[in-house]
Order: sequence, then structure tokens, then C-alpha cells
Amino acid sequence: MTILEDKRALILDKLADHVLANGLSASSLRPLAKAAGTSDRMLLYYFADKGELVAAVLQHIAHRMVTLMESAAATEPMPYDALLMRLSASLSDPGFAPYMRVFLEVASGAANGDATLAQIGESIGRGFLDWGKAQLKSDTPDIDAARLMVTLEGTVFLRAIGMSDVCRTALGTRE
Amino acid sequence: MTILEDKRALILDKLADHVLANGLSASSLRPLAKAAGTSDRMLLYYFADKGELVAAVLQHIAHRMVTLMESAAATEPMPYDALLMRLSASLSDPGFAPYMRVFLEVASGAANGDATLAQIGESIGRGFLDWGKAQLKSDTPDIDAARLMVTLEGTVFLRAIGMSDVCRTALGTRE
DNA sequence: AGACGGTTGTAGCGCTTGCTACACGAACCG
DNA sequence: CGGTTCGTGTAGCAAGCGCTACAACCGTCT
Repeated sequence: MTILEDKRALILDKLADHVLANGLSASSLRPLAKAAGTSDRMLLYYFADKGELVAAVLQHIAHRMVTLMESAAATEPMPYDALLMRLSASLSDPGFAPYMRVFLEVASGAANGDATLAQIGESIGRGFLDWGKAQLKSDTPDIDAARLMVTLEGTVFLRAIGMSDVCRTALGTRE
Repeated sequence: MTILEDKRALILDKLADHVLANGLSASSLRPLAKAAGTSDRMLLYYFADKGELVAAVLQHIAHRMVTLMESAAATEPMPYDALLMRLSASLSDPGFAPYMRVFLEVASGAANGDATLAQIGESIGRGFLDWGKAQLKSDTPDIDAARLMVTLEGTVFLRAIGMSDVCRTALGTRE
């Protein structure tokens, strides 16, 4: 059984690459299998069904994102405005953008009633929020972290539909 | 030709209902046809192909949303904070929420490279932005409208993944 | 009455989807 | 050495996808 888990972990990395590069909607079993250098038959040998596979891949992606964020953490907390600017720039970084694309897709799926995606999306979101709070130097860290999160996800949304200019206008000032 | 366009307009309403209720991903030709009381064959008689159909339905939905927003417009402009509260409440209104769900799905599709969705998403977004600007009483309407939009879309995103509490914290809403 | 063009149903194409039945070599255990 | 289980390839299933060929209907015009 543990051997099976090892094999899973091995291919999860390649699966995650494929999902990050091509999105969740382009991730049916056969393309995924190809990307992992195996067959759809084997994918369903490692994982009970597609749902479990997708959940595992997203969890893996979330874990990777946390690692990425930790390596991008500032050495010490900074005030809201500075952190907002810093993160807003990071989110459009080519290394980070794929995660936001998938995150957006997860949110969309969750909004359409997929309970698994909703749960995974929330756990990713909470992680993000906590991480932001730890980066913040503030008298009201909870409020500021929440604001940070709302603003950042808003820019992810708007950038997706080609309204980056609006994001720039919005971030130029702060209430 | 015009007769054909009339028929299109007639079924577009039912198609829009279906998309708003079930999402874009659950809108393949046969379910759509059923919802419109016709056949997939006929759908492709009215529209050149599925892309054109989807574009038409989304445009129709956008138009409906504009109407809805206009009927929800305040009698006179109000300051940023008041408008933000008002709109934030509207967006989770059951009459309005489906539009946001579809909007989120459009953004996700756009982020994954669908040019048609990107274009439609942007036109909806710009309409929304302009509408917000007209509702605002502000010395810097462009900036405030942009901030309003970023914040509101951020809450749409977060609410989709079950983080409404964070939205509330960010907006300073009680209860 | 007959021809005709716009409209519609039937049936099916080729493809992708998630998933599975079956067979066969390898490896391990008695 | 024989039997059993594990791992994997081949092949295929039923359902769904967008889309289309074909034939039949219908009202209109001559």
C-alpha cells in the first residue's frame, strides 16, 4: 500500500505541471496520463477515480504554492501598502500566475456546485490568508489581511478578463 | 433572415435562463435545446456553431444584467463606502448571484485562453465599471470606481470558495 | 396543379469522456 | 515447484460531445 502511495507521489508532480500549464478543464485522464508518462488505465490504478485524482493533484499544487510563497516571504513584516504592491506584482509573475489561473478555475467550479473544489479552494484560500497575515505589520492584522486578500483576488479576476488597467488605477491609491 | 433573428431572440431568453441556472460548463447543445424546447439540430440552424451560440447567450445575459442593474440604480450618486455596502449586498442577492457565477466562469475560461470569453468578459466588466462610476459621488471617480470593482470582484471570488467571513471582515460589515 | 425554397425531424458520424473486463508476465510465498 | 497476488497492457464499453447528411414537410408563387 505504501509502495502505491510512493508511486502516486512520483507522478503527482508531473500531473501538477500539466494542470498548471493547461488548466483543469484540459485535464482529462488521457492527456494527464500522457503528461505523466503512463496510461489512463494506470492513473485509475493509482487513484480510485478521477475525483480522487483531481483532489490529490490540487492538494499537491496547493502545497507547492505554499512552498513558493514561503520562499518569497519577506524577511520581516511590512505595512499594508507595501505588502499589497509587492504581492500584486508577484501575482502576475509568470512563475506565480499559473497558480492563480488554477485557483480561479477552482473558484468557478466551486461556485457551480462542486463541493470538492469548494473545500480545496477554501483550504488554499485560508492558507493564503494566514500567510498574508504573518507578513503584515499592522494594528489590525485580521482586517488588513482580509482586505489584502479581497483586493488581490479582485485583481486576479479582473486581469483574467483583460482589465489590468483598472487594477493599476485601483492600486494607485488606498483608502 | 429577420424571421430567423426573431426566432433566435425568442429562444435566447430560455437559453439564458438555463445558463444562469446551471452554468456554462453544463450547457452543451442537447441540454440547452431541451431547455429551449427545441432540438440541438435547430440550435445549429439558428446559430452557425456553438461558439456563436454561446457568444449570443452571454451577450443576452450581459444585457439582462445591465437592465437589472439599472433598475437597481440609486436615485442619486452616493459616496464610495455607501455604494460599496449597497453593491456588496446586491451581489449576494439570489436574483443577482447567478450573474456573478457566470461572470466568474467567463473569467476562468478567459484565463485559460478562450479569446471569445475574454472579450465578452471585458465588455461586461467595462459596462459594470462605467455603471459604478455613474453611481459614485466622488472627487476621483475613476480611481474610486476601479477600487470598487476590484473589491467587489474580490468578494465574488472569495464567496465562491466559502470565505464570506473574510469578505465581511474586509468590508467592516457586522453580523 | 406543380415546382420551389425555407424549416424541421431522424439518424448517425467521428471523437472524447470516465471507467472496466480480461489476459498475461513477474514476483513472492507455501 | 505450484499457486496466488501484484502490476500493467490491450481492448472495449456506454454515454456524451459538436456537427451533418438526408429526407420530408410546409406555405407560397406561378
